[in-house]
Amino acid sequence: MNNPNILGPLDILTSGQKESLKLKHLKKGDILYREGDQPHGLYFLQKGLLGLTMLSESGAESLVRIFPEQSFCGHRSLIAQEEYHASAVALKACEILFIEAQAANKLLLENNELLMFFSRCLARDLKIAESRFNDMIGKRAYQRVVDSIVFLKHKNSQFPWTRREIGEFCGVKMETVSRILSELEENGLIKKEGRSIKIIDEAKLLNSYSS
Amino acid sequence: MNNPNILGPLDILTSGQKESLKLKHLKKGDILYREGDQPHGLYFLQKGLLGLTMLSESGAESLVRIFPEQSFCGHRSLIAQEEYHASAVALKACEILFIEAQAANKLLLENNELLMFFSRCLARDLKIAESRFNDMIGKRAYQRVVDSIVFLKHKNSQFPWTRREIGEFCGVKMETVSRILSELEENGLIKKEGRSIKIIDEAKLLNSYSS
DNA sequence: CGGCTGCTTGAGCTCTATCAACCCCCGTGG
DNA sequence: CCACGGGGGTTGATAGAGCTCAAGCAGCCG
Repeated sequence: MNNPNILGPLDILTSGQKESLKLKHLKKGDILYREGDQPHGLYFLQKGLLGLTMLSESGAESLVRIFPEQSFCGHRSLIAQEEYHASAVALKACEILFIEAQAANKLLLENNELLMFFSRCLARDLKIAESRFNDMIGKRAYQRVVDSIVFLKHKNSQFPWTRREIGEFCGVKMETVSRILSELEENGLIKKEGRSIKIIDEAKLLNSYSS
Repeated sequence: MNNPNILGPLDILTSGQKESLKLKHLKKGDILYREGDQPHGLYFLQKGLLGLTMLSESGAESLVRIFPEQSFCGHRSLIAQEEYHASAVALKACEILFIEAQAANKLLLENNELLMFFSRCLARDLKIAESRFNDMIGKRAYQRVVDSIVFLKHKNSQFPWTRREIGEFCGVKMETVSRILSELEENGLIKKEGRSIKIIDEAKLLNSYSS
């Protein structure tokens, strides 16, 4: 859930006209919406994992936000009345509930509690985004990679995050992520098991950067 | 105004109990609120210029958001019910209207139109923050500096932005900003007048990066 | 088992930070 | 009005973090 303070925003949304609700299935790699599209409506991720990706001029892809299971998606564009500024991609197979834009807007305008729920999501995501920007300036690749593997593990502890995804999330090239992971393993802070990463001691890992 | 779509959010806020309204004056460099503080309430900047700054672990300061004249400030923390994640500093003398937290919250909960106004601000700022993060990954210092001088000029065309501020805004050290500005002047894209920067041709400037 | 995609590691290079010295505005006080 | 002090700005030299290019390896799926 995006926010535990308010119970049942999904209930409020789904209690309306059932004809405006649709169930969607995505395979890994499928695109839910594309950067530049007009907002479709509101999505609720029941099962799976979504990533919000942006392409930069130089062709580098970045992973700007992660949507874990049981969270909403697509609300920023809907509320801002702007086109999507990034694309939503299924990082694994997804099961998604869809509420069409007009119906969603109607509910947001009618139900203040519901709107407050989404406002709070936006406000918290804004803090995260600005903090991540600040980290890009103030932290070296080592610390950003460490922070990211912990953060991403918390978003979905089972998901086998790739080096590329970790890099796209914290602004570091895949090769550099790989080097840093090797260094972390040498120092006994993580364990590579096949391609996946096991964190030995989270607190120790987070405080491991010396220089 | 943060958003032109809805007329008079300030009117709605100020039409209530007058005793919850206060006028504040800040000198250049004064701090309106500090990173870590609990939200005070809602601020409206009538005159002046505010910057939202964050300190990183390494001691580097970054300028994460700019509040131009006639915009609101402090709403993110209030709505998120979180402490301030950054400090608001007066970049020049300011005249600020203050609405105490409890009164502001009451109005937000009662007036859906008002809440929608702030939601929209948050949604748009989230786009900006995430785009800026993406730019940190995909763009070189040259392009970020160019984008920033244009962006900052649009926020306040009269304000004499310093090299340091430009750097803190786009994640580049002051000396590097200075070097890039010299290069831009050599190529006839800007003109330095005393310490201030005059943009000769904005479109040409924005498209000047070759490599 | 073969192939593909993801991962690893090396060598070299480039961008930008860092350190340092100096200069130039601009506001202040005599 | 001028002198002066200090903060902002400029420019150079140097170093190093992380990118790029490249080659080879290892999981994992069909």
